[in-house]
Amino acid sequence: MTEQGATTFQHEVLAAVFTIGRDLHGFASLKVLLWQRAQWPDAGRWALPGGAVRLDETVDDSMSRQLAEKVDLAGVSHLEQLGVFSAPDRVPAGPGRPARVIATGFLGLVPSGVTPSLPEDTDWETVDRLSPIALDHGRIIDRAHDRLRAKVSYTNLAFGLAPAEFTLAELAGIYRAVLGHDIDPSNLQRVLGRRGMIETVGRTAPPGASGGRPAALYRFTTADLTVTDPFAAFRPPS
Amino acid sequence: MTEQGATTFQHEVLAAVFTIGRDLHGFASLKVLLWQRAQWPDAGRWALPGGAVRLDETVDDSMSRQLAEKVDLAGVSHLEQLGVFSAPDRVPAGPGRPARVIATGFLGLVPSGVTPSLPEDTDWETVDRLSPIALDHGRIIDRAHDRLRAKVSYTNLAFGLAPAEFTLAELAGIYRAVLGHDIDPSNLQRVLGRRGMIETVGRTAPPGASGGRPAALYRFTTADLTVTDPFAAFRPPS
DNA sequence: GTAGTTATCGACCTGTAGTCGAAAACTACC
DNA sequence: GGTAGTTTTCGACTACAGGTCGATAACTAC
Repeated sequence: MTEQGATTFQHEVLAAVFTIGRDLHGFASLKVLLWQRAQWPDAGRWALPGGAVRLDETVDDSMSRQLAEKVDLAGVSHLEQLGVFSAPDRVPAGPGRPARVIATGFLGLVPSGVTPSLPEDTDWETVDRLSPIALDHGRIIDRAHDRLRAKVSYTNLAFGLAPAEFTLAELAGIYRAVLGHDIDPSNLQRVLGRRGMIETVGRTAPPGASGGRPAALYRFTTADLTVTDPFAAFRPPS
Repeated sequence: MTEQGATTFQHEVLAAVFTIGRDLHGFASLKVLLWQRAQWPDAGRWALPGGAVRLDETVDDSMSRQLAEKVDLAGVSHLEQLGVFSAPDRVPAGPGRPARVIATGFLGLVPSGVTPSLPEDTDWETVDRLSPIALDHGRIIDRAHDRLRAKVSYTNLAFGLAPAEFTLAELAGIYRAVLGHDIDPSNLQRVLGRRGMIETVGRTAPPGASGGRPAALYRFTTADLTVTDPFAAFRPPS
């Protein structure tokens, strides 16, 4: 247990921030916030927002601070750590660059409809069809997408992607965009309703152009993103 | 996006390694690997094994390397990242110590029965009754325990705590030690059996001193810890 | 052989979720 | 106003996973 000399690392934070946008056909589609690198390495490629951690802040505080430079922070409804990415060669050494940078990856969510103004180099890109991603940021996006898929099905994390009020069809579209397969709105209502996650507002959405019965508006019951996981197996005896 | 001067941090890894031991009454009990600090700060308190990350290794490699100094690494059946602990004051600055140390916390598992020889200052301590823990290591233990409890109920992670062959009563004891409440061995068999997680060996354990039918021996089917999560809701349509 | 002990299996019940079709509530057109 | 078309909503039905409990099996000790 001899005290080492000061082997130190630069530490950066990187967030894969998702939101729900529209694809060419108007269907809900999962998007991720990216900016286009201007400098070496990987100039021209899409990269995740983030940056170096300062001396007086936690990695979580740092992530919030750096995201605020890209999007309105009030629009970010959820932010959680994903893991540490620390391959020695994940960022190539170069002039004015430290030899090693350790990164803490985050998963972020922005509700559908909250499309804040973005800087010039920044945009929402469709997750399904991403051009090559800078450095190891593609790995972080994949891990974030995996985490999102998993949690959406057993927590109320979809709250982070849904607008304040929504119809069941809209919510089913969000689930479809995240999970990659169709969701029956009828089943969604019963499942989330019984879990106590959603409740009706009492009003209906304006009817669509193609007619049809106007849809009731719903909201999520919990304002905060307290994760309520209803694992079935091995509960305490009653 | 101006390139900062080199703000760097020491980075350490810390593992909460659990195993199954026996309590005073012979019941299965969850233990965590700790060593007693000799120096400031928090001299005399129990602390998690770990240490500084070197320049040429990932945090995961570093964790494995540092654990090998405490226990036989072959005995560690599972090791996964928990999260980053980065409060600016989590490690007090002092003579010969950097002002800030960022830590990556890990959850580790050692199977019951594999009790390798330990260094003088190191021992397995009962998780339920821990004396005050050094620095923020108590937080890491709590987070690791939470993660373990959650994953044990919807994955095959108990494999990491169980011996190669076991009876259902033994396995139920492991689950009870982890979850903190009784588990019906009968139900455990049906649930894990249907999930394809366990299978019978074909032999029986030697009967106990107090008589009774000899118990069949089981093993986990998957040698590796591939996590198979059978979340029920929102599956793809068939 | 009989009592005591432990393990195993099956029956039964409950709760959750997928599927599907009927009814409700609207628009558009004649 | 009536009819066809569209979309939502609700309920019935089914399948399946898991908790509970009692009966039976397989042993030891006397």
